[in-house]
Amino acid sequence: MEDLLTIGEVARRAGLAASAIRFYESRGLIHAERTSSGQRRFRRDVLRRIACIRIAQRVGLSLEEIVSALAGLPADRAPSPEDWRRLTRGWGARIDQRIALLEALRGGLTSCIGCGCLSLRTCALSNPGDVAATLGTGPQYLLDE
Amino acid sequence: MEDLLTIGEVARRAGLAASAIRFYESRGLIHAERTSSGQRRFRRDVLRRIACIRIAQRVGLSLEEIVSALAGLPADRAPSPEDWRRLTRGWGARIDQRIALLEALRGGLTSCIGCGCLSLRTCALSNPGDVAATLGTGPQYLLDE
DNA sequence: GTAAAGGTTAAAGTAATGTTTAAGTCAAGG
DNA sequence: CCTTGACTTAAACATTACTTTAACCTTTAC
Repeated sequence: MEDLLTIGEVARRAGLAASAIRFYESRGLIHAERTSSGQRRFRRDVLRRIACIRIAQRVGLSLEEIVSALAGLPADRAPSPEDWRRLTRGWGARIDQRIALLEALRGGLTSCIGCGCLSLRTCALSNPGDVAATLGTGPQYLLDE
Repeated sequence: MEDLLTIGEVARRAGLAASAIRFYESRGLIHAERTSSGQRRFRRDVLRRIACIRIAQRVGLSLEEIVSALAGLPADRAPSPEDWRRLTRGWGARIDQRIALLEALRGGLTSCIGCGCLSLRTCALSNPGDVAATLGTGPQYLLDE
């Protein structure tokens, strides 16, 4: 057994389908060498890279964004801890941002639940004539990103 | 001007494209009456319904789930505050859940960032031989939902 | 009464993230 | 040798949430 992993091994160890691994390779997220007969062989550090990809997805990055992020890693050598660290720098802030958005949503929901109005700029209970129409942009305040 | 809105008015007031309004109608999320010539006319409370749909999306519900949720609203009369309130009950918990997931992710990230290991079951720095392989399920602990 | 703005439909297209299928190749065990 | 399991590819399909297109009809303003 070489130091290189087959796609099946990678799939099992990463908890993904082999098709996903191929897909990631096709999108440039991971790299594979080939045997003389054309089979993929992955270096061990691909596992960490995949773990990293899955986490990045949960952070909210698209695969395309992840490609760019991973571009900062060295292609030739296995990434060092510092490489990984640099990569994930900023992800915390991104998570915090998403949490903040959800908390704002939650707050709006809670404050509106008392009257059942759900997000109209001015509570509809106190705004039966739909005055918001004259305000321009409509019932959006809880919807803005 | 009737008490009913055209699709253009609804679109402008809801901040959506007319195509989205049509799409929502086709999926049973909203209802429209028709003029004798076949044009859609919407009751005013469709605006609140749409606001509600957009919020539900941000809560993380799929349109299909939203259809079921909205099924609890009366079809004949404009929903009462209590109707809306009943509808959104449970959404807060759902948001809290998502926040909790993100916070767990954030925590894992922070605790792992010190060594740059990123989610390997046992930090790879202290696990150079990839011992996790022998543990069965692979580098998943930060990835579980 | 005519032009512009706005409405109608069905069907196809888009984007993201993969999975499935079909048809075939390769390596190991009996 | 031959079967079995794992691998290969390109292309099609799946899902969600819409948008775009094409061809056509209605309403509104002048």
